[in-house]
Amino acid sequence: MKNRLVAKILYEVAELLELQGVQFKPRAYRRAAQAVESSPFPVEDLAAQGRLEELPGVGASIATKIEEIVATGRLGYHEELKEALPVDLYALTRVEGVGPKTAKVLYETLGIRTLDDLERAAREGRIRQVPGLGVKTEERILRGIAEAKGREHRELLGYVLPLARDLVRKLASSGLFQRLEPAGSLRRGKETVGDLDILAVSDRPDQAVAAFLGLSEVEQILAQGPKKASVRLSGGFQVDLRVVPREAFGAALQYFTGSKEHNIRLRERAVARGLKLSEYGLFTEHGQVVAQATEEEIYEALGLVWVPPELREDQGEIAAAERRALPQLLTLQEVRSDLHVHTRWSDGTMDLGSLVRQAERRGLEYVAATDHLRFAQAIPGLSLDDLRRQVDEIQALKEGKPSVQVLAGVEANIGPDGAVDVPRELRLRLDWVVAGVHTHFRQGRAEMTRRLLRAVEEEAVDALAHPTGRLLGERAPYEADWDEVFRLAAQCGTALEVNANPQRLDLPPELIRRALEFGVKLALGTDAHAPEHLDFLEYGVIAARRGWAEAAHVLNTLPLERFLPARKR
DNA sequence: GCCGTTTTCGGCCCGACTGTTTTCAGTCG
Repeated sequence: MKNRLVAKILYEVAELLELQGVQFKPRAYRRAAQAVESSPFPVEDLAAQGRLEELPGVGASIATKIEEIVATGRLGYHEELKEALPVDLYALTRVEGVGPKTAKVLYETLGIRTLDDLERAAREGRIRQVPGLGVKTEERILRGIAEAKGREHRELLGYVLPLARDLVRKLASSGLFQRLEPAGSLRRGKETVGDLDILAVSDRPDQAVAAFLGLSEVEQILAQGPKKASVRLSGGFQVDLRVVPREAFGAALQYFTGSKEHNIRLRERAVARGLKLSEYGLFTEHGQVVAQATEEEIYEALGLVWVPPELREDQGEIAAAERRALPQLLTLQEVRSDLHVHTRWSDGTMDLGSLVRQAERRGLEYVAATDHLRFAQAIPGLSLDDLRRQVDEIQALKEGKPSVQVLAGVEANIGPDGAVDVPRELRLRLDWVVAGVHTHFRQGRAEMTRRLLRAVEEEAVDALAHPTGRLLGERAPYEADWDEVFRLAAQCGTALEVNANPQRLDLPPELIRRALEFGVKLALGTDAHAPEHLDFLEYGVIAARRGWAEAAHVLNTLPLERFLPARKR
């Protein structure tokens, strides 16, 4: 997968062009870079298939350049541009406060080419001597470097969402707020969140900000003013509170929810209609308010239906909103079961009785016990005999007409060659079989694809568990030809799991959307190992929503009597 | 360089903050 490399070079071309004062091209290159970066498909595949121009913002010229990078790892045009400014612009401009113009001045006056050069110059007090820069800038650069080094520090949705709810609850209890709403990437349901933006309306802004700064979780106050305060919590996570005018709350919520790309499209749309959109509202060119109180009004005034935050990524949602063809996104209430749960029979903490109670408490109608076999010495798991005994126990449980039905299931392991470790005769006795890759992650793309295809095709393998194997912040997804996997899965009726564990969220949303295009069915499961993990279902729903999923795409929105015949067999 | 309910040519997103300035460029979100 060369997407990162291509994106990096295109970004740098954008910066270099910007430096030369070239108009508009930087934006074009940046947009193309973003498209490449966020595409789930390897650029080398798109190049081989002649489909590069399907990426938004990529035209004939940039497509040719991408092909060159894919083929040679370099771009002649990029290198020509670099001769004028032979510095590591990509790294330098990632430092907060350093943009292309500053980087150029630093190179011309101090010969700074790399991040190390920059750090040395800042430490030695040479930056303050550059005309136009000063002591403050030098300090900011030093802080920025420290920051850049420890960056990529994003927290999991599963950490930030409960945190945000807790903070909002505490602030609300002060009685100082009329409204409190988390915005930003959290509201969009991104799998990881860099910082938290909370929007507020208060008729006593000073006291409201003071209440925020006084929260017990606050470790350090980074900035404070009448409208905005920033803090770092113990644990290092940054939270901003913005007090916004009541009458413009909708405009502020829209603006601060983003994404940046989605908002740019909206503002372009406003301009096309002779209007102007900002965080204060939608205005005529004479400054008259067209819409500002609610998001719905703003979208409507732009000829769109309201777009759910999870879709606001500039991935076609605006065109769909214009045609009034947005999906009816899945909701948590529509999900009737959890299709991936571990019990004491393997490495979980729940016995079947407590699993039933936990599921009932959450309003589920059925739940699948999917323990795994003892495939690795280190991990507790079932023997085949254990599994047969568990099936018997679940059968006995079913006869007692429990409030929540338990499905006899298993999480089978997919071996390096694609063979599944639970024999076919036993799988056929089970209600629900998920199969996943747990070892040999580093196979090449072709081998991994063959392996997954074989498992997908197996009889009585109902779903592919955590299909890409990614662990957010720890392990990249393994590579496979997902189009091939989805095509076969749709054909065989094998579902793809949306594993709701916040560290996995796998399938990832981009691939969920792709899978749905092939007609693949989804199966939500939490991979719970303890009672509280059943709450993860909400994260799976959010991921599915980001993948444009509707209830009809998800097997476990069906009542049990319709779910059973909807399985592969 | 890209793209199309304003267009195959002529457009291309907005506001605030910061630091270093005597009036604004650069950067950020």
